Amino acid sequence: MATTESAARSGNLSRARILETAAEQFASLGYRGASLRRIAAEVGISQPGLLHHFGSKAALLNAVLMDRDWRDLAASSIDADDLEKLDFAGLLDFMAQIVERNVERRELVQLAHLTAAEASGADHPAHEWVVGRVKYLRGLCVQAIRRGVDDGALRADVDPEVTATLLIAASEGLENQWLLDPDTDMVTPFREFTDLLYRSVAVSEAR
Amino acid sequence: MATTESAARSGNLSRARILETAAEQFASLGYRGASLRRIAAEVGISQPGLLHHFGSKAALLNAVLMDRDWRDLAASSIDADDLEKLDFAGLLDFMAQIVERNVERRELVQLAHLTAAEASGADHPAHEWVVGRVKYLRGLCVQAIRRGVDDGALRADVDPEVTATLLIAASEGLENQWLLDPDTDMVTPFREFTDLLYRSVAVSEAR
DNA sequence: ATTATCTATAGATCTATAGATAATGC
DNA sequence: ATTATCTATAGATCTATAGATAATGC
Repeated sequence: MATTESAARSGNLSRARILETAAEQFASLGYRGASLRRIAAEVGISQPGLLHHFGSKAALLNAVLMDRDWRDLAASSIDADDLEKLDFAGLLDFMAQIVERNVERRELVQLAHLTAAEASGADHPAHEWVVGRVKYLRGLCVQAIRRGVDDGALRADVDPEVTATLLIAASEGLENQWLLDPDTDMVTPFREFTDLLYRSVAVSEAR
Repeated sequence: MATTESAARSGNLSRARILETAAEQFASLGYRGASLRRIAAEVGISQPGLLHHFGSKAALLNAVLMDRDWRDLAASSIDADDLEKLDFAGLLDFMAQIVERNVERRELVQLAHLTAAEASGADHPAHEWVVGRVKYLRGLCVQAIRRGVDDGALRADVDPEVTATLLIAASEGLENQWLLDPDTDMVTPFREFTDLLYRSVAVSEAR
């Protein structure tokens, strides 16, 4: 990008402010409920001015989602390569970390859940994102569990697919309830769950 | 309702067709994304014709939700009074029944989840419905678990709130994944979960 | 030449209301 | 009198495009 200096700077500033405001609006109203006009107004530019930076409403949503992914990754204490190599206890810790971190990230969680609910149909602009996201997480879980079974660290009759589905379900279902009632404690139940799961699935004694 | 005969009949027919079509539209597009015009067109009446039966879009959504609740209750094999008296094993069976039945009710589940995600803010017309629904379910769970603890059927260190939250989380989280990928098996993981939970929480041997 | 803006506007929508028309049953 | 409809329409929106203007840096 061989762009000019302060025009570019101003552009990046606008982009950042647009992404922030759009994230808020998409999180609370959804893709279909949010309006480019309102977002632009809140940022303080005209609506065509907004579209200069992001070519369409769909492109803006995808930019917001990618921006949030990026931040999410940056906030994680484990880097992406190591995620592929977690053992079962490490996976449970990783998931618990996400849940704990999400307590401070209501908007992000609301955005993810509302987008997921909205985008289950193939026509929604974030369908790919939503499906790809859960597939990735599921892959991580299945891999780690399968490795555990092969290792002999986990019981031989454990079904990696079933256990992965359940693990993801617990974390997302807790978020569901917490989104509806911010007083819901999701950390304690999740810890309870991972302990339960670990005890029932690991071959030897407590970790 | 001292209404006239066949005008009423035709009215009820329209009402039923509107509720059906509206349920489809709200389920796939959400409250904000759905349009009265489109719903009316699909039913084959004019949009003001639709508003003659339901005074506003918000009223229509609430009518749809109540209609679905009604059908849901009618499909349950347990009646409402008995729900208040379930023991822990009965509660787990009841929840499992819901999950199993929901496999055949994609639209209903999608409607509930999208509405819940959309209506977490207090301004949404279905906010009350969504909050009331989860509170009711939560109440049932907490009650049954607390009774078990008091009975001595469940371990004394079981926290009814935490366990209830987790139980609801598992069922809703499984639905989340199944909505995104209809091939996801939610029944097996849920059974796995209830078994797990039962073993860890009950005082004596297997049920 | 590039970038960030703006105004104006096309072309579709939306919801809700006003007011008319037809049919039925008291 | 009641009910179910309709047409017409007010009054707001929406997204996206066309085309102008200003500023900066090659």
